[in-house]
Amino acid sequence: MGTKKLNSIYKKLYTSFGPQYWWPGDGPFEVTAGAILTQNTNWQNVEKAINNLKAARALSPKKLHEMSHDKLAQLIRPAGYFNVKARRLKNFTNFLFNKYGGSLKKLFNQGIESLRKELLSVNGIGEETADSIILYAANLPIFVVDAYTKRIFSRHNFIRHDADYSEVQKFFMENLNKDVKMFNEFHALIVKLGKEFCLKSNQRCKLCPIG
DNA sequence: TGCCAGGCCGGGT
DNA sequence: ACCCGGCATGGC
Repeated sequence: MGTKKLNSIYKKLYTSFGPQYWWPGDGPFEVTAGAILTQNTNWQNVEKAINNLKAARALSPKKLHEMSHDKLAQLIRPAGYFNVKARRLKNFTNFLFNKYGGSLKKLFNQGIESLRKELLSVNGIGEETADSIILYAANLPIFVVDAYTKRIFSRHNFIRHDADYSEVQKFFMENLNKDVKMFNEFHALIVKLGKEFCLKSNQRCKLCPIG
């Protein structure tokens, strides 16, 4: 299932929807925090949480690191799972200060494989979150797979219905150039497609640009 | 009104 | 190695 086909799907999506301007966040730390906050959660709710953090001037590794769990949990409340996510954000900042002096730049200054392993070692950062941070915060070429990606591309028989994360990711990365900008848009366009057309409940989409 | 959203972990089989 | 319950708000 080829490279050309996948490229053509990307082009169709881009032509239909245009650039998506992801990640809708300002700077690498906001993107990283957003990646954790958006786990199984609508972006609209995440924005409220991020705005709360901004209003409290708390959106930095140091500030989050120093803030109490309860205070942080209250600020991010609109994003849902606020206790879980407060813990996860703190797990990340603890990790960042313990191993990288609190510097995202230092964290990101290593090979992708190694960076991915480091991120996955943080409790609360799984594959999708790690890859989102790598692509959208570190600007390194890795393909982000989410629920939409699996459902859309298995429905169209590009991948098996029970394909796991790494299998899906491999499918994309083996058939596309490792281009950060394109990976960025492609994933965002898949999410857009999922929201707009496909997969409201479990019906096949009719207007889907993939065809 | 109920269902879902850009997951992940921990415990049980 | 999977499977499942838990985590929680806001929008439609």
